[in-house]
Amino acid sequence: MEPTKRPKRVTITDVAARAGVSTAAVSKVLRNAYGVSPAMQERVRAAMAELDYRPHAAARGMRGRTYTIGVLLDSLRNTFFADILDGVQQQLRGSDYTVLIGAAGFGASEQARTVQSMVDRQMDGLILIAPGTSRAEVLATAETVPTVVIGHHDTAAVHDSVVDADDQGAALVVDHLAALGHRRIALLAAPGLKGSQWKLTPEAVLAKGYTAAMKRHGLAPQALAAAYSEEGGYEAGKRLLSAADRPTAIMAGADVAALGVYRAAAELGLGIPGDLSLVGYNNTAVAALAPVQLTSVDQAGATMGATAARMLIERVEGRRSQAMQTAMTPRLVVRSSTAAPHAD
Amino acid sequence: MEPTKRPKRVTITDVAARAGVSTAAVSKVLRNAYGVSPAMQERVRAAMAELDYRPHAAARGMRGRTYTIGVLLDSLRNTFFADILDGVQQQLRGSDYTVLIGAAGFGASEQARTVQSMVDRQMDGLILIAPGTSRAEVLATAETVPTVVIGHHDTAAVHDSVVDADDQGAALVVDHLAALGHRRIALLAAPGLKGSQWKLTPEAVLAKGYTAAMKRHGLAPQALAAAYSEEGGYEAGKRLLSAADRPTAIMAGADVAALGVYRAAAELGLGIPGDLSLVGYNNTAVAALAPVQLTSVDQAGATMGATAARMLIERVEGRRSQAMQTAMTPRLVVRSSTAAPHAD
DNA sequence: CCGACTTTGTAGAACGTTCTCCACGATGGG
DNA sequence: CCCATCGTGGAGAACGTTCTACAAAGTCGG
Repeated sequence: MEPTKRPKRVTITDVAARAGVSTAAVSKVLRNAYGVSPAMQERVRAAMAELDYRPHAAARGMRGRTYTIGVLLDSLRNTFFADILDGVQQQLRGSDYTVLIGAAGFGASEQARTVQSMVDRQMDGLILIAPGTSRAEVLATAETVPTVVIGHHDTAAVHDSVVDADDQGAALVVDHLAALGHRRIALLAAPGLKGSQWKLTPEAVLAKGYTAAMKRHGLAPQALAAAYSEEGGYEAGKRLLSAADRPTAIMAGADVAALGVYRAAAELGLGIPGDLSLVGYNNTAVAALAPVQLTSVDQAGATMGATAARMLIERVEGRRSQAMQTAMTPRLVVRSSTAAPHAD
Repeated sequence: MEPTKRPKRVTITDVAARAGVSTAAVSKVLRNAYGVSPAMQERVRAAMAELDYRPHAAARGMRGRTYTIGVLLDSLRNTFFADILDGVQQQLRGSDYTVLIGAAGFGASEQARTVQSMVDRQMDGLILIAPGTSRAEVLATAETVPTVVIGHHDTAAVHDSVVDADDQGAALVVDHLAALGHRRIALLAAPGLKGSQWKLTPEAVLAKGYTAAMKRHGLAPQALAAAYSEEGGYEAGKRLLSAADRPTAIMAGADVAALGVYRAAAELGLGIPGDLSLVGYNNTAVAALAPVQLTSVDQAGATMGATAARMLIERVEGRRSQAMQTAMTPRLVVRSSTAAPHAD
């Protein structure tokens, strides 16, 4: 009749028939629930193996879990997220959970739509990496699904958080540059998310730490907004470096932005580190590349990811109900993009 | 407040009640199926808006589609995939489909598990980027779910393909280097996937094109296997450059591997492009960075992604049943990592 | 006006799980 | 022995959709 389009799936019913038990029994084995004798256990497992049975996650989602963890991020281009994700995957390896990633772009509404998609797909837990969605929306989501927020320092009773001590990171950089003899040290940080209600975004905390450290050294802070992209760094760098008394050192809140500054400096004929010391943030793989050699701040992305995953699973499996925050200590990685400034 | 944990969802039943119609009617409106009067259409839409209704994708999956497209890739670290994904997202913007990404790592079995996860989650279509899974498994999957394979040149009646003309890409590079006067031009390409049954992986086609071009120029080909990672490029580069008559130019099958070669050259005191010309592949964002300036081959990743998405949706929505292949023409982007070799 | 269509809307059966009850037999204390 | 308890397994109702039938109400040509 029909050209047999799609081969039909093996279902729990098939397994039950094969093992000569009820579907309820198979379900119990599947979830290793209480009330199953070892004998039946084994028979069912054998039947599942013979038929190459795999539970239909979509169907599971109708009643219980889908064994899916969603990770929201803005862009795949920031390889720091790859570090985080490695940690997540590693932590979840061997478990039954699958990680699916939504790359939503930088728009708040697109991110919100992506998060909703994940909720609609009945994901068991969400990891939101520095979400641009409004705080209210994140809180509403967290009310529905276990959620871990990475990046933002704002805490909430309803979701867990994993952050890096960005203020300490900024201090490390300022101390390093000040020790080299720099006095005009500028900061490029992402512009705030307007109206998003997040008070303590990574960039805000970074800026706070930077300002405090500068004051501690008796130096005048100079901060400029720059999108965390090559282009953003380039534009801000161009402005800073064309000014009358240009800084002798620039720290950027992301490696990729620092590399934009690099291009601006190159165009203006400024050598690095001769005429300008440059520091990035995140210590992504690019920073370590032979031709790049960018001094940066390591955030142990993999550890952050692993921690987030562990915390999330605790929540998903109901082993913890209190919210929790984890902070990582950053570490300065000095490479050859920083040096003492010219003698004035 | 009540201590009730999870607020219940708005379902199709709620909408039906609000609009004073049957759930079947609401479903029809949702799928804009045949047999709905404009009046009812409007009433239902109003009710959906009032209640802020969103269809439950997991439930949809039980019967029909989930409006989800899965993208399989090995690692987020290769930013070429970000280009592809941008294209996919852009093509699907405004549609009802959500894109979810599985980063499965390089292992064949892990990739297979990830693909199965996607099938189990009842995704409507899959885009597999240079899958390491065996060909047989991919064919089996494509039998069940509409699938587009990106990268591998092997065609099949059961899935669509989007490829880059890698042989042409290799020729572009060899021609460029030969024109500069190079005669010892080595190729670093990924090792084949053993036992995977793919005959025409991107790297195999690249190697073929390279060999043909070298012969055309009367030059002796010299190919070496190298994983497409910084480390892989470094190791292969070290070996090549320490040998007696080291090549004066190296082309790598991926930018990231070329950057590994860069490190090897730096360690051996070889300048680029003075002592060694270096060419990458994919023209990822790193290649264009100010301190990098790597000559590379552009593959129009975004276009590949957009094309793959368009082809996939045609299949998903049943507008096409014949398999289809699309090939892109690569373009050489010359930067400052290539120059004439030293006069011998 | 009458039958034959067409259009619009509904009832209700899937889909593949989970999970709450419930039944049944075996055990054991009194 | 009787009755409560326990351990094991099964029946069957959800879960939120889709979609096939089918009923009811027009519409229209003759």
